[in-house]
This record gives sequence, structure tokens and C-alpha cells, in this order.
Amino acid sequence: MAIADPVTRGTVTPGTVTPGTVFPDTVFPDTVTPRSGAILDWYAAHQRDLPWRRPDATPWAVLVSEIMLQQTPVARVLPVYAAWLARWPSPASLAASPAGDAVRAWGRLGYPRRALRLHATAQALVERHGGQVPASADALRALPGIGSYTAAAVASFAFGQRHAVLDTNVRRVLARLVSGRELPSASPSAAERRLAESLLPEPPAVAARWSVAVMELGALVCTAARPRCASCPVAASCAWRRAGHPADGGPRRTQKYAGTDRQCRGRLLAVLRDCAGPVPGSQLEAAWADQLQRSRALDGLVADGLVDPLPDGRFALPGTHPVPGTH
DNA sequence: GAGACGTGGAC
DNA sequence: TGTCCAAGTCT
Repeated sequence: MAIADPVTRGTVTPGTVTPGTVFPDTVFPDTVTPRSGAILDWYAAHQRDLPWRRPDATPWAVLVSEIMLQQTPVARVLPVYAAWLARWPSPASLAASPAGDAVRAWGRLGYPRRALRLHATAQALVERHGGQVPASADALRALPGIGSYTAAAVASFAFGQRHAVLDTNVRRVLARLVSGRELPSASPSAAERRLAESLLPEPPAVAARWSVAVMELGALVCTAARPRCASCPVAASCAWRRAGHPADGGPRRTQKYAGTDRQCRGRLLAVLRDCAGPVPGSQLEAAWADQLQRSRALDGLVADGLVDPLPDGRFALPGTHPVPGTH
């Protein structure tokens, strides 16, 4: 008789299978293969205890974590995440606050437009989804700041659905393990998406767990630099390792930061964030010497909705100060 | 599809 | 010290 253990072994028949036996991944189509089983086992033993992975994490909490984690290290997210959910435990609570409060609470996480979009998403959830986070990946994808990765991640991790979750970690693991390349391409291809879907275990709950397991493997073991192959549960079947760890193509374009508009925007917004109320233009002038660049950056911040220009010439975080004639 | 968009820790 | 890098999205 067959025994179904969806989390670790798939469907096996006692007497015909011994633990640790190596099969090609085609032996158990539509179930959990030995390779994915090895990753699931590794995850069970080595996963980090992160607040958004705990059973009491709400879909809203998972959504908040996914937005904060975009391009941002876990260690820097943790304290902001905790403070954010303590203050805004539901979409409705965030929607009821001014957007500028969200930008201020975002602190120095970076890419503050994420705070603005998360606030807009909270409002959309109240207006169109009864204040709830939708379980549908398509509905999630339609929300501001939520792209294909985040939609799949929330549908998987908050609702236990079966979606290919293609973040940079998963893409790097698959590039090495299956394609024998050191690094993934600049953006996910259709072939990559098909590959990720083909590797997904069939039961939705197992697929969701597998996705987070591969992400964790990429974050802790199969890292971009100095991968810890000696600690990897699937090193034996890794195409990149078997090929001798060939280095990927040419020079990666390194993005400058010092002296850019980006840095200037960051400085200006930091002044607004660290002041309780509106600030005069003179205070912003002190934050950046180059007048032309400062003016351009400030215009950009206003255009993005991150800064409100007040009639008296001062500047404020959005929605934190009444602007006459806007309603 | 290339470029814009923050920030700070690690090596 | 400078470069690389971290659970992407939008235009």
C-alpha cells in the first residue's frame, strides 16, 4: 500500500524505497521528488525563526513583510516591521492614517515609494476588498507596489496556494542547480517560469513550503557570493557545481550612488522625516549644496507624492498638513 | 528593456 | 576604500 507523506517524501511504497535512495526526478511525477524532499528537509532543520513565518502572522502581516523585504536585508526589516504592525495591525488602520505617517514610519528602509504604495494598497483593500487582503494572485497583482513576485509570495505564504515564486534567491538556486549557471539573467524568462512551475510539488501547501524553502536556501547557503556548497543539501545534483563553478559572464554594471539624484532625494526626505512638522525651504537647502540638483530632486519627490509643497513655501510629508483648496 | 529608485553592512 | 549586494516594481 502507498503511504502519502506530502511534506517530505511524496508517495512511496514500503519495501521498494529506502530513505536516501537517489531517483531521477521523473520517478515520482506530480509529487515530491527526492531533490525537493532534500530541500524541504533542510528547511525544516535550518529555517530562521522570522515573525512573518509564524502561524499567527496574518495575511496583512505577510503582505507588509514582503513589501519591506523588497531589495532590503532581513535584519534591517525586523524592527520596522514590528513597529509597523504594532501601529497598523490591519489595512483599515493604515488607511486611516495620513500617507506621510507611513513614509515617516518607513524610516531608513530605502525606496520610500514602497511606503506610499503600501498605504495606497491599504486604502484599496478598504475600498475594494472589505478591508481584507485578497487570496487571489491576480487581485494582489492589481494592487499598487505588488508585482508578480509579491503577488505569488503572498498567495503562497499567506494563503497556502501553489504558485511559482520567482525572487532573486529562487532564480539563483535554479540557475545553479538546474541550468549550471552562476547567476540568473537580468529578468525572469518564460522558460525560467516554466521550469519553476515544473518543480513545484503538487499539493498546494507543500508547494508553498517548497518555495519558501528554496528562498531560504538561496539566502543562507546558495548565496550570490561565496556559496556554502559544503552545507548544501542538493550539492550532489547541482549542475553548476558539477561543471566546476564556472564564473558567469562579463562585468556587472555597478550603480553609482554618491552624488546622484537618488542620494539627494534621500537627504531631503530624511530632513522631512526627522522633523515633526513642515520645514522651510531653507532647511532643505542646507541638506544639499547643489542648487540645481536639489531643485530637481525636490520636484521629483513632489511629483512622486512623497512631499507636499505648502502654500506658505514650506514642505511637509504627504497628508500630514492641511493644504487649502485640495478638496 | 534599460534605467530610476535608498540604504547600510560586509569584505 | 570602493565595490557588491539585499524577498522588486514601475515606466
